[in-house]
Amino acid sequence: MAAVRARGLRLSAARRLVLEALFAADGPVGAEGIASGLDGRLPSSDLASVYRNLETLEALGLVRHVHLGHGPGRYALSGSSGLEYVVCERCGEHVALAPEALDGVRDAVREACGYRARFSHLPLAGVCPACAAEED
Amino acid sequence: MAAVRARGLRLSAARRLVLEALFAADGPVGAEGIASGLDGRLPSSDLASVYRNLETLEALGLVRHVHLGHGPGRYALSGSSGLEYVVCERCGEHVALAPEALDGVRDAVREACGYRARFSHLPLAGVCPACAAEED
DNA sequence: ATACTTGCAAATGATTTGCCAGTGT
DNA sequence: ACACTGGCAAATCATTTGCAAGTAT
Repeated sequence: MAAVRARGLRLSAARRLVLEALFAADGPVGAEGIASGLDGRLPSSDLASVYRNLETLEALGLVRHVHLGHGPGRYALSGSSGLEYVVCERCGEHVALAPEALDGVRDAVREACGYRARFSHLPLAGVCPACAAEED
Repeated sequence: MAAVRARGLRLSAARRLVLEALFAADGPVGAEGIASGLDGRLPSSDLASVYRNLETLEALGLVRHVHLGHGPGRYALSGSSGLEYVVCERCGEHVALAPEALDGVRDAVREACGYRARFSHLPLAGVCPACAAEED
């Protein structure tokens, strides 16, 4: 929250609540989940304000959002983690990995088409081992 | 279109138009683009019917859709190509590649987390060489 | 003939915006 | 004080659904 003040933004109750929800969440959460106070565990707030604050915080680089398949976008603090995601398109489960875990993939991508791959906004999609076993 | 008949579906004008638009397009197109007849080059049709037909054709395995970043989904014939996509999250440009071109990436993904990677629905995201040069 | 399809309108889900009253600094 | 924010309602965008009329087979 010091970071919020440092950039000249006000630390209002609604803003603090967004930050607290993201901090308390165990993974990326939807705006609806934040507005509901993580389903009652925290005071709830207005959905439009949540979206506005997420936008603001994302512009400051404190928050990121990821699209884990269809459905609403999910938001997370970018500060500490910088995590990247992998989703299974069959069962929908996702795993969060430290960027280093995917450096081998990044190298392969660079070799294949020259891009610098990033999996924090659009996750790496595929079929998880469990689903792959069922498919065969 | 033979494939459509083969599965017991009727080949109506609206349905044919969706197929023709996808065939005439040079890449994945949005539903709006199909409904507008690729901006006038073909007769236009009703947006709701376009969505319904895309859904039907996708269920038959004739059509696929890909999410190239924010904005509406894009649809393409799956028949001939089976292409996979790579998008630049900075400039928005995308490239379509034959699956084999990304087999090295698939191997790296399997090694990193056991998943069977697929880039036809959620593209491989990153920063393209041109944007990477500008960033540095 | 009759089920599958369409076209139009209205509903939905996610997100954004307008506006004015409220509040952090 | 004053600009930055919040809350509420209404607007927007992409997509889906209800339903009566139309049509492919």
